[in-house]
Amino acid sequence: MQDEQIDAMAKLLKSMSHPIRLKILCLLQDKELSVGEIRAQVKTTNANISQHLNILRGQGIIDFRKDANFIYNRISDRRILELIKKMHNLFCPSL
Amino acid sequence: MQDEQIDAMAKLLKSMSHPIRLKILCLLQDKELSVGEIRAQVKTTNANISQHLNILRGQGIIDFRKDANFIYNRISDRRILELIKKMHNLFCPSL
DNA sequence: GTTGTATTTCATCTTTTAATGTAATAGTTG
DNA sequence: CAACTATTACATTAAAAGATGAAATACAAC
Repeated sequence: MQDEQIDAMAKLLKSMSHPIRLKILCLLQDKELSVGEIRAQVKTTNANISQHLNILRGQGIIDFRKDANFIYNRISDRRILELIKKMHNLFCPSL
Repeated sequence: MQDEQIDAMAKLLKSMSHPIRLKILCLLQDKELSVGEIRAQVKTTNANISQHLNILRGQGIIDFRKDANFIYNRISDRRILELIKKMHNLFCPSL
């Protein structure tokens, strides 16, 4: 890996390496969820969720669609799904 | 994944998500290296390298052996090797 | 248009992380 | 033991990330 790729990869990992964001990604593994549905599972404020979602969006990890006044989020990069799956296999093989 | 596992995983990812630390891990993929050898490839100070190594050690990602006044570092967790390999495949398939 | 719900933006504060320089430690060689 | 090399520890500073609360936006329903 060249330095530029390492930097990009580090940035990607960093965006995944916050407990709230990692949890959001896990929740979004198999379905899309609105902000409110996410907040119900992640114990923090709406504003905080929103900020974390923005980080994931900025990184291109997730995107969203609007429906009425709900915003449904989903993982937009298949590689992230694979990476999460791999981490799961490696570090939580029993589940 | 339960919350505790998510927290642990996030912590692990965080320790890998700094460009210098990720580069160190890449360098250590196939061989052990002394602090000086690492510093030669990562452009920063000795003290800084040392601090980053400490973070990786604290996380149990790498360990080291002493020989004379050199300290040789290596990746001690096979799962980290696999994870790096997977990231490589997913995000830099051309290399 | 007013009310209500969902989400975001903004500003601020706090906490954490990273970098830097210097001093200290450990080991080697003469 | 003096001089030297490699590495770490410590203290300080600088920078970035995270949380919080209040205000703003967007849409829907009445």
